[in-house]
Amino acid sequence: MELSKNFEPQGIEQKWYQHWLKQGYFNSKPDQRTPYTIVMPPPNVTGVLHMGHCLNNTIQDILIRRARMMGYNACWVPGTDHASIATEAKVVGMLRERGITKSSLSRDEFLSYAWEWKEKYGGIILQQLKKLGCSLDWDRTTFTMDKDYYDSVINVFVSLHKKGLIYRGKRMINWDVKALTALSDEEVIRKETKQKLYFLKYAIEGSNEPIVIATVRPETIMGDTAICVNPADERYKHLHGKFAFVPLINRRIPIITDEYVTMDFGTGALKVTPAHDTNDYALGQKHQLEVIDVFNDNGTISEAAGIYVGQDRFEVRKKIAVELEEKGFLLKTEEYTSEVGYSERTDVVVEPRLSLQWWLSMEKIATPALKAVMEDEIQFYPPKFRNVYRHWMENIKDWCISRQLWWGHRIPAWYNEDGKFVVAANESEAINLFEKEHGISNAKLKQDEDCLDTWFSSWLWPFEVFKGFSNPGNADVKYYYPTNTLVTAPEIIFFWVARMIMAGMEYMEEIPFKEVYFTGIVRDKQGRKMSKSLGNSPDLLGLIDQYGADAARFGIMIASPAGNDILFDEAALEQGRNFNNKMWNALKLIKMWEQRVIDTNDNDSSFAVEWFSNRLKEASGEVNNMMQQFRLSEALKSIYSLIWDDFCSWYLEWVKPGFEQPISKTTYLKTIEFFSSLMQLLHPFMPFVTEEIYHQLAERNDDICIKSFGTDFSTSTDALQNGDLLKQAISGIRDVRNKQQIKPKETIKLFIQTQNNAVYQQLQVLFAKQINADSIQFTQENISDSFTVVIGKDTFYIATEKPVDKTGQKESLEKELAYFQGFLTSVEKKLGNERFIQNAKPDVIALEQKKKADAEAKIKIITESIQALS
RNA sequence: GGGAGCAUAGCUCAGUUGGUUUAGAGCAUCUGCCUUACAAGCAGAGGGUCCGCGGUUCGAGCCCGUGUGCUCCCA
Repeated sequence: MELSKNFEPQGIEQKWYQHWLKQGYFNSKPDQRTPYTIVMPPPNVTGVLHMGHCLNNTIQDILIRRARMMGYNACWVPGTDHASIATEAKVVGMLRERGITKSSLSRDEFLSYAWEWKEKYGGIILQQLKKLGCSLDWDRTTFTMDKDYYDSVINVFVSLHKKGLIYRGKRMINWDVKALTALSDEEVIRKETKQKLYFLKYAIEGSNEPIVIATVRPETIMGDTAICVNPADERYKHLHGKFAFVPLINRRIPIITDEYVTMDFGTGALKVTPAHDTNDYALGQKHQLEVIDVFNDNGTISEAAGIYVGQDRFEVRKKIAVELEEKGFLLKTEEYTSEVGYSERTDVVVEPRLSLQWWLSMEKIATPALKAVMEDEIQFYPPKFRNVYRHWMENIKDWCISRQLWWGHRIPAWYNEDGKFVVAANESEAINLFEKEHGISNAKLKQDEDCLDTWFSSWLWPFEVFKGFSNPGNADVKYYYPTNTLVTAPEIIFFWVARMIMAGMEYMEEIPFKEVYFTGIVRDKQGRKMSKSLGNSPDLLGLIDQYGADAARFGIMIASPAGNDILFDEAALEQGRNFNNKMWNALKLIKMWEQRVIDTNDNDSSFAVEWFSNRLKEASGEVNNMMQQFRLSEALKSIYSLIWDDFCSWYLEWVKPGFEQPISKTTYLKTIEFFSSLMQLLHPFMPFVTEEIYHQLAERNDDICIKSFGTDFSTSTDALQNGDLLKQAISGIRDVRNKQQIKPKETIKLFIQTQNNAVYQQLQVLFAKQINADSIQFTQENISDSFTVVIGKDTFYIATEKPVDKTGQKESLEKELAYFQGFLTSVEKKLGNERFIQNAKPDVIALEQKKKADAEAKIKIITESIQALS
């Protein structure tokens, strides 16, 4: 069959992915082999594939494919997350488009819409991962709201409650006034925001002199229950114990003192609003202040405020400022920039709010999880994230786990009409428990309306995908848990990574994974985060169509060291596509030889075969080391250069027969073997093109996808050194040809002056071909009227028909001479330093002496060449 | 305000207990080639005050201090 001009990925990708699935290569069952397990960070069920997923999943696929080829029982588990807030928001939006409001629906009606939506759009992302070539065990696909998984989440809640770690409490939480739910601290994004600082005058009881406070939130003054100053502040000492009046509503509030107040911020006097600020709340508790909540759920002003009731908080901020000014309470305003919290999901300003929520006490379960990372039971790559992790774990706060949503795991708390409650997995258990705990039989109970935080289900992921909680001790969880490597973004180190470690230690009594590889964030060429609003996220599936999945994988991997952000540039995909073509063309070249193989000895190529065989083993060993250290990007670069430079540019050119000339069987078979090994080495990174070439190279009964790697990395130093020498000599002579503008077709005569005849003799034919020499001779003399080039300790004289341009020759040799003289000086300076001789290690001194000898020899040779020229 | 990290070629990055050269790679640039696998290619070349200053050391891109600029996390 005629091969196409360039590699055409589309049909080929489809073909091989189907073949791999059909062969069941990605399916894993426990057996006698060692397992290598990765659980995929479950994307949002309604998500679509973006660059972050592409990076993340390409890395996982590389690791899992490589493990599979190293003889492990590789298992990569896919799945999706129900993503309560994000999905509920999408469903609410979809309903709104159809003219239905959430509030007009019952819980069950809403949930049936949500499930309908999930069935229709859920899991699109998993189909997209197939395009990328991900070798996932699809039979194990899990959803965080599958029946067993759902029950496990509920049972974990019940169990933690029994252990006394889950409690209900009124606390300051982050309130999302749009989604109408509490948020955990991690779901709040802080952004620098330009605001105004308002200086307000509060009248003081029995005085004409007002006290001035500074605030960015004048709309909360109706909730003020004190003014606080620093006890050491001389300006306010006369006011201690006095009272002030809140402007507009004229409420009488005490002036208290606390060291918490910073004297040099604003006026040094702080209005205290316990209902609407976390720090004020703490201050209020300490000084037993009244708490007046002046906001409704949706961010409008409540009855308790007395004025502006029902109007939006930001509208009121503008209006009240005007009113305050008109009535003489506003002294001045200043520009002020500070960080304001926004909801991760709805992007509205988060309102600190006092609310009755469910909490998980973290301190006890965090301790073993911290230890596991600090004692390197779990390794982080790159290790800098250990510090981040430790800092968070040592200052951990209780986790607010309830969300005012319907889509998710419903909190298994049951209340009677008096507000008494029990926590139980289902209603009948709850009724029994109610009798036991509250002495009320056959109680009429109502279940809590709220759901659990999404992360309260995904923290069970590494074991519950193997049903480690719902079916404890089953064969799968015993075999696959703990998993090996978690690949994820540093952004969710607290949300997810830390909590999985806690859940693993608590319920499996074992770490959930041995290593965590943190990827970077994919940014655009200018370093900006990819976002919908900037419109700078490329269409990944479009790119795959255009360049092929292998090229996309190459492009995203070639410049992405662990933990560093990657700047995405489409040019990298072009490079990947070009690489495909390069390999494809090498294949075409070799296929051309197929009809010309003859059974003879070919001494001319044996040098090349020997060299490349060693080079391949050397590079495989290097790649092996880099992979062990998760240096994936560097490993890919090494393989790229091994294939493009060493194999294509050097090896193939060395063994390539002349036009329509035959090739020896040994060389031909060796070349196929080398190419196959290269494809194998590259396969985890670029699975499709490598499988295709592997099968094009020869009739096969196997697939590269599951072919075991060789483990022999031993090399012959001589073969490698001779290869390098030859490469340098060829490059050096080509350089002279280039500079002297000797036409490619023009032949030269080469004279070699060397102590090392034997090496050059064995590769004479090959050498001559590479530099287009019609003769190679050995000499002990200078050859006049020739161009000279010095490689190592050998001198090459290049004779042509052309007159020799001695000045250019001389100049370049003198430049080289100057370099080595400078170098020699620096080495001699070092060796002449007594303290160096005294202090340096003997092998360092020996090395310096060798450098000196080498430089001197080189200088001698170059000097002779220069003399020969004049 | 507290903490972590980064600064090396035009760009993106390597540089592994301080000594393997007067610092490397890919991309980009420049020069010459339509050479019988590949012009999406081949053969070459140029390009750096390793952010500034100070220190430790026989020796610093690497260690310490300090300044500048940037990024991230937490309050």
